[in-house]
Amino acid sequence: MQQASGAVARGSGRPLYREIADDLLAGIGQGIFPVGTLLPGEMELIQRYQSSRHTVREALRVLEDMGIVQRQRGRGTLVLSPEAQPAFVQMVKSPEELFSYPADSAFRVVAEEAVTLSGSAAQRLKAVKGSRWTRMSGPRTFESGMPVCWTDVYVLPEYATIARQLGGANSRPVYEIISKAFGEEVQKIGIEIYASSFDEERAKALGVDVGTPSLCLCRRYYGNKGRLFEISVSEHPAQNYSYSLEFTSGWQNAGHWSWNK
Amino acid sequence: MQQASGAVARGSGRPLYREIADDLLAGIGQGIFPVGTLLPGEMELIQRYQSSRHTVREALRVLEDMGIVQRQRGRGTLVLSPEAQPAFVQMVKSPEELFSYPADSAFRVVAEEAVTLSGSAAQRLKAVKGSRWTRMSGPRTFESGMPVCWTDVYVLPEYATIARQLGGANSRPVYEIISKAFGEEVQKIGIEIYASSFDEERAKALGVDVGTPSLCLCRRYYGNKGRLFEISVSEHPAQNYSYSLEFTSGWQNAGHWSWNK
DNA sequence: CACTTTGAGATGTCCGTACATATTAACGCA
DNA sequence: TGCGTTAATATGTACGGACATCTCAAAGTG
Repeated sequence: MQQASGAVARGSGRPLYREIADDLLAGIGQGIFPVGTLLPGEMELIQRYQSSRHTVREALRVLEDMGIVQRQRGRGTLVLSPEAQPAFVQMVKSPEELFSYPADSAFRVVAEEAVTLSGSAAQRLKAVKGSRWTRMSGPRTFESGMPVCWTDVYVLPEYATIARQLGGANSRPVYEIISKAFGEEVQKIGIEIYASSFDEERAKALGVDVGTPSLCLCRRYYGNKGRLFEISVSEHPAQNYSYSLEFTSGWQNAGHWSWNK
Repeated sequence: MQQASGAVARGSGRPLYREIADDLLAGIGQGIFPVGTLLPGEMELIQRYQSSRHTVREALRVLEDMGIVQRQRGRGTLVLSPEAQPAFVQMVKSPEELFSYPADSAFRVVAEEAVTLSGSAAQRLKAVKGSRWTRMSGPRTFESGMPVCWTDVYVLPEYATIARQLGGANSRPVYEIISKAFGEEVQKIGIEIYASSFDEERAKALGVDVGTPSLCLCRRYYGNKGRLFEISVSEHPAQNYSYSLEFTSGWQNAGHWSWNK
C-alpha cells in the first residue's frame, strides 16, 4: 500500500505525476481526503511534493479522467469517489444504436391525444404523477407490412406539433425530430426492459395471437438541463426480437463534454 | 465550417487550444489528414499555429480523449477516426451491477452435465458449434423460497470444479468465483435480452403456471485474451422482473488504462 | 547478405513564469 | 437587514526551456 499524501519516490522508473496521482489516490482511499471534500490546492500540492505546477496538474488530470475527482475553476478539486473504479462501459456512437430498429421500418401514428398520468401510469413510466403529455400510438412495420412492434410515444405538450410530421409513415426516431426542431440535446437515456404479452387490441393491430409473449422496451429521453422530454414504450413480438448489449472494461471519462458553458 | 489546418482565430473568447483542436478536426474530416496517417509533428504544428508546444499538446490531448487520434512516443500522432463521435456511455462499477439480482437470493444447482453444443444451441448462445461445456442448472430463489429465476450456467470444462463450490446454496455470481479461483479477468460482457414463456418443467420448478411470460437474459463473459469462458442464461417470471439501463452523453476515453505496461 | 550500431525525429516528462477567469466570502453601504 | 463591491484564492490558459525515451530508418560492420 502506498503511503498517503507525503513525499513520493523519484527515479522509480515511473513518471512523477503518476506517483503523485497514486499517492493522492491512496490518501483518498484512506479517508485523509474524504469524498465530498476539496483536495488541497495546487500550490499546496506543489510544496508537499516539491514539484512543479505542471506535474501536479498532470496528476490531477489523471484522477479526473478516472472519475475520481472533479475540478472546477475558482473552486477547487472535489473528491467524487473513494477509489479507482475499473468500470465496464458500453459505448454507442449515437442514440440511434440503442434502438436496433430495422432501417426499412416505419412508425405510423393511428392515435394522438393529450393525457394526464395517473398514479399507476406514472409509476410504470417512471414519470411524475399528474404530469401532462401528448401520446401518439401506432404500429411500426416493415415496408412489406410485416409488424415490428407497437409503440406509444409520450412527448411534452409543447412538442406535440411534431405529430404533424409523423402524420405519414416516418422512419426517423422521434427523439431525433424533436432534437433538431426544438434544439433539445439528448443528455441521458434511460432504458427499461420487461416481458409481457399482447392484449387483444394490439394483437389485432399487429396480426399476432392474443397472449403472444412480448418484449417491452421503455425509453426515457432527458434533454437540456436533464429535463425529461420524451418517453417511448415499444412492445415487440417475442419471437422476432431480442436486445443485445456489450460491455468492455475501461474507465469513465468525465472530460471535455462539460467544457462548453 | 472551419477552415482546415491554417491560422486560427485568437481572442475569439474560446481557448486557443480548443480552436486548434477544432481546426485539426476539420482537417481530418476534410481528408487533409486521412484516417490511418500521421498528423504533422508537434514542432510543425507549433509553427503552423504560431503557438507553444504546451498549447499544441493540449489540443492534441483533446483529440485523443475524444478517440479521434492515438499518440505514440517516438512515432507520432495517428488519425483513428474521421469525426468527433459524441457517444453515450453506460458505466457500472463492477460486473455485479449488470445482474440486478437481489442480494439475499441464492443459486441451487440441481443438475450438472457435460454438453456439446448442437447447431441450434450454439446459435442461441452465440457460441461455437461443437464446443464442449459443463452446464449447471437450477433455480435461484430468495431465502424465503420464493423463486427469482431459472438459470443455466455454461462454463469451460476446465472450470467445472467450481461446481463443487456451488454444491450448496451460493449467492455469489459464478463469474466471480471463476475469476478469483482461476485468475480470469473479465474483459468483456455481452448481454442479450429476449422474451419467452415457461415450459412445463421449469414452471413446475419455480411454482408458476405453464406459459407464464418470461424475460430471458443471456450473458456471455470474456476473460483473458478475449476468450469466452462462461455463458449464463436466466429466465425470469415477467411480472417480477425488469432490466434497467442508463446512458449518459460523453466521449470515449482511450486514455489511462493503457498506460501501464 | 544479415546483423548491429548510430542518429534523427517524434512524443513523454518536468521545470519555470505570467496572466485570465471563476468562485466565494468578507466588506461596505444604503 | 439586504445587496452590490471588493479582495483573496482557486483553477484555466499560455508562454518559455530542457532533457528523457521510444521508434524507425539509415549507416556501418562482420
